Amino acid sequence: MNAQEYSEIFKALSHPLRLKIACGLMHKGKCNVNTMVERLKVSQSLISQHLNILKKCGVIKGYREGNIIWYKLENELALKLLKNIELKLCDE
Amino acid sequence: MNAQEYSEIFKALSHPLRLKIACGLMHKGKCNVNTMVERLKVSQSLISQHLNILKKCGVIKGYREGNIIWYKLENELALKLLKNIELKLCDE
DNA sequence: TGACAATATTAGAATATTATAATATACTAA
DNA sequence: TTAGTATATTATAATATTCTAATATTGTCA
Repeated sequence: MNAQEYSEIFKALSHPLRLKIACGLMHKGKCNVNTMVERLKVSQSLISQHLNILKKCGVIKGYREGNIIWYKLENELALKLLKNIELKLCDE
Repeated sequence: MNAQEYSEIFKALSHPLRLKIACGLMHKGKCNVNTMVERLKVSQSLISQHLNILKKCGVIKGYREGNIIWYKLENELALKLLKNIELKLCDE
């Protein structure tokens, strides 16, 4: 892994909303889009776009279960980085 | 510390050059601008601008010693995050 | 003081990111 | 098949980031 690749993971987590999403996934294990919309109080489109950014760089993955897609954190480095973030962040 | 504040540290480290600078400082302890220019092979102005970004969000601090300014990593969170980055990164 | 070395600042063009609004797709159940 | 629910995509305007080139500042030493 080189500087470019490492920095992409940092960039993925460098937006407050994406940080909340990732941090939330770390603690809850999995979550669907609508629940994120409710908890984070932003539009569905915005959540979806930020999920896509996290997905493209391999930080999360989505698993469809019928009508719902469960997102999970699927990145070792991201997980290690997020462990340094205080819990309460996820409820803001 | 809230999501906004956390994400600023991630953003500071989300650029390949800044990641190399910060990672280098972690391992070497301190470094001056011209040495970074030589090792990272980018312009002095660019190094200076990126140092300023790292400085503004409290990741590094500069200590003047006569003509030279020594930069040091001065941020606990940044240090913890950088510990997850492989060493070789700093020599690229 | 003047020349030089080390670093910082500024301006500007190119590019990237972000949020909103509107629309599209995928699935389920009746 | 149709309606409804869950999620994704697209277009776009506003804003932010990045790099280059030029210039400015700060400190040292003769």
